[in-house]
Amino acid sequence: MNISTKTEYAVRALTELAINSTDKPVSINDICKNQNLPVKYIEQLFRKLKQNGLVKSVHGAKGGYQLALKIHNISLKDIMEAVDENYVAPFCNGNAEEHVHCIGLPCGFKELWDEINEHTENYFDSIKLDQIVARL
Amino acid sequence: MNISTKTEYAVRALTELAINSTDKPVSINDICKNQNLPVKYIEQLFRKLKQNGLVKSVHGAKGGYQLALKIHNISLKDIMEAVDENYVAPFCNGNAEEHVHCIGLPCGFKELWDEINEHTENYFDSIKLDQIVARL
DNA sequence: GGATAACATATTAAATTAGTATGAATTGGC
DNA sequence: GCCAATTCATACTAATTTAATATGTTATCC
Repeated sequence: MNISTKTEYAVRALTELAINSTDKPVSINDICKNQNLPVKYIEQLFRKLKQNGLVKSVHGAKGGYQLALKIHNISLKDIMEAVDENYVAPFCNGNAEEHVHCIGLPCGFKELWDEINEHTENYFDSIKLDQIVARL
Repeated sequence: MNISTKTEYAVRALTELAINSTDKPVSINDICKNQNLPVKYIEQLFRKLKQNGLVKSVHGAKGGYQLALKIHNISLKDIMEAVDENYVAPFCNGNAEEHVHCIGLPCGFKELWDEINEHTENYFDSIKLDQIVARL
């Protein structure tokens, strides 16, 4: 149970966008200089962030990225889901055929995993980018 | 961010101990038969659980494992910490020398990671084995 | 047209995961 | 005392994941 490097990097990088929230896009290069992050790796993360609608991009020279949403509408959960796909693990959906160790039906642990998933999702969704930025 | 197979297995296995909570120890073999788990892997997990004081063991024939604590005194956090060492990730302790990407001191993100760690620790510590068993 | 920067895909080295293999030490029952 | 059952201990392994790097293409500004 831990927060991945991907999530950490994405938070750091998006924070840069939030801080430089003028109308001009910020390039990956600038982001990585400020946060000391590997450029090519961050490029990959930003493509995922874009696919998930968290950022928008401007091509070509003087191009770069901008937040696609207001900073109070981007949660840590959003970021984790974007870069880290399936960030919580509901091992068992109650269906023995899809989970080797569940011999009987229904699986008695499903309720537990579901509850954990719901709790952690809600928690990470409650942490918004503006709060993160505010505490820097 | 997910719950590991180790934790899942440990929960399932400890649940078996909790259910068969007579004075007789339960063997790894029986546990694994009931929960359909890999014997040798569970052996390893139980050694860790023992090192962490969650279970006690009886050597030799008719031996096996028993819970070392009352089931309301064993939390999901205890289990995770035992089998999954460092189950939360405080990437940055505020010290740049120990975290490559923190250029400046103090690291502005430390507070965030600390808060997440504390929250998730408290949450998993609030889930006790008796509650898990009760809902099976 | 050249520099800048996003976009895309392939590769890679190291670490982690989820086991398996082998064997030693300990105990209960016959 | 021996045998089976069982914990205990360590080493190995195959597959996956992680955290990148490498190479190149496409789009845009000046």
